[in-house]
Amino acid sequence: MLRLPPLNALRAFEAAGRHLSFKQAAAELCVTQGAISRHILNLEQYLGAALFNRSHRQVALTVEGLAYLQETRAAFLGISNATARAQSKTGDRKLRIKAPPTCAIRWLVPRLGRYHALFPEIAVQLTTSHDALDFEHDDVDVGIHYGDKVTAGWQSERLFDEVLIPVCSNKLLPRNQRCNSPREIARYVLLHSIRRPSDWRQWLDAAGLKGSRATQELTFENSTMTLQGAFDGLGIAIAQKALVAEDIASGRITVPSEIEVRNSSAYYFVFPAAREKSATVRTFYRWVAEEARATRASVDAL
Amino acid sequence: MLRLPPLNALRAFEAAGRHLSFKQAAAELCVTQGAISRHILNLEQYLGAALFNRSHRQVALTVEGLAYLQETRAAFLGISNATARAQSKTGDRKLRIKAPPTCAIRWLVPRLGRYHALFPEIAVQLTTSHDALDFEHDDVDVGIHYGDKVTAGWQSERLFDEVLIPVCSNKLLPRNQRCNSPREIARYVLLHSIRRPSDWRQWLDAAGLKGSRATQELTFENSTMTLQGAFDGLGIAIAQKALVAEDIASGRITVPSEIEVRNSSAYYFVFPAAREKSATVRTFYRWVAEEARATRASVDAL
DNA sequence: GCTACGCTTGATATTTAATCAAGTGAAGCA
DNA sequence: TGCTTCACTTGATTAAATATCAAGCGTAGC
Repeated sequence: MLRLPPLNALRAFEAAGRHLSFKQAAAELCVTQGAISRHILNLEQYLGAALFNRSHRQVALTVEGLAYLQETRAAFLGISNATARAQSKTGDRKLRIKAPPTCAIRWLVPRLGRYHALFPEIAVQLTTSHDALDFEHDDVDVGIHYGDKVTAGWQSERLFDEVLIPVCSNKLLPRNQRCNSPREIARYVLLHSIRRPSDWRQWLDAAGLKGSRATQELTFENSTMTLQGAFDGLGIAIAQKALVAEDIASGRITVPSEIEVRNSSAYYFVFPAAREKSATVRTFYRWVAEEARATRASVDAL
Repeated sequence: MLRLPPLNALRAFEAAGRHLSFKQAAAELCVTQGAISRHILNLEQYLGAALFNRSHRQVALTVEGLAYLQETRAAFLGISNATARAQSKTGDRKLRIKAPPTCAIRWLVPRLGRYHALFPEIAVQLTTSHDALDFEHDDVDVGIHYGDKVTAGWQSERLFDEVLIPVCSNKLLPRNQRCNSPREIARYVLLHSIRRPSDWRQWLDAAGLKGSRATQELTFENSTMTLQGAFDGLGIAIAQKALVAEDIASGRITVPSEIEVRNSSAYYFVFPAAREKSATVRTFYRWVAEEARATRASVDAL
């Protein structure tokens, strides 16, 4: 029978010792710095020995603290490796993602490289489909769901709201130049997607052009192709702001009007609540939530 | 930054894997077996891999479980050793105990050998004194307190109540032979301790001999000497049942009357609440509580 | 002298873990 | 065949451990 110290306190100590800062350790472990302070106090009381010398605005390891840290880290490293091996054997070191095509291509794929760099041991498999997610039958771990509500029994994280804006190539309209009125926009070729036939209608309605029709229209198989058409200068497409935020920011594409339409739909990262505890799912969850936060920030900055 | 599994679940797994029984692991960790079951389920979900094969009334490690257990144990062993070293350096690997003399000599000392065998790395230092405990000034870690209440700010565990019974040598009265009446007892030489002048009075009162005086009396410096006098056949002493339970059970000493006096005093194991988290104190606490439980059981069995 | 910034700490809230008790299923026995 | 027993599971609840919030503290640096 082993006698072990409080293990969560030990993990806090390991992080604090590595950073030599309670604050940074707290950030790493996603808690407040007070929590770290308490953990370490607790461990010190357990040991009956000081681990840190506290001085103004910084902490330093004591001699005992340093020795303890090194031994502790070795042990945690062993646990970490063992855990990785146990997962990779029969465990879930692969992550199957299902997402709507446009969201996948324009948002997820450009970011997945970063994810893979962070977690190279996890094999990602991405499927795109417009069909509703069904974890019972789909053989999929997590998904991106588009809509205004989420099925009960799913864990979900709202990634970004649907905000429709018109976009077009710089060839069509010089960068940063706005059309004077929505009516002017309607005189261009309007690019549609079969999948989303009402987007332009929604935008035109919101722009005060209820019932009006575009002069010329061009319809594509899907939103990706529609956007590509806009990039190529064929006309003005209606796009989801979050999915073109970077193209706008970098100037690759122009927004000819400031009118935006926000509706109740949004993209959600979802997975079955039963898989909540899976390390792979949790890791991806945290990563995707952070990426979405960054995207929302850049959308807001436009 | 290390990614670690739920560490408390891991500890439960280590114990369960070692015992190959959730029930025994639960006993070792002082929790119910349901708690172990949940911990292991949690860990399995985290890993996405089964660690145990559950079959009827027994669990067996899976291949992955066995590998994981071995690596995990190595890491825990490292932590355990590191912790022991950290404690022994500047830490509290010594335990200073203060206890009333009779309790120390007759109860604690005979058991301390067992404690030392269990925890050889802890240096025990025992002081005996009738004075009230004072952790502020005494330079003592834990103590045994005699009385009917405990100072605020102390953590305490009641060891055993004070129950006064007469005892004498087999020479004086053959084993298991009772006196017919308390009055008969009062005709023997009654052995007193200066420290506890009212013990006999209490007992005689309770025996219905209010106001009566003993024929002959002998007074000793302290209870230990008084008891020794009884062992030697000098007369009948009044003793605390818990402190002579083993002598009675083994027949070394005789109880000449069934009349017992129970008062509100008791022996308490105490220590400053602030030291609650010290590993050394906690370990001793658990040990002493268990020993007292055994003593109470043997007292009750008399 | 003032501000800023990490750590500490008391009160409180939240989350996690434990308990309790009922349920399950198979071995062992009548 | 049917009953009992025993170890594990599981849903509901309780208890304990952790985290948060916000105020406090102390000094380096302005």
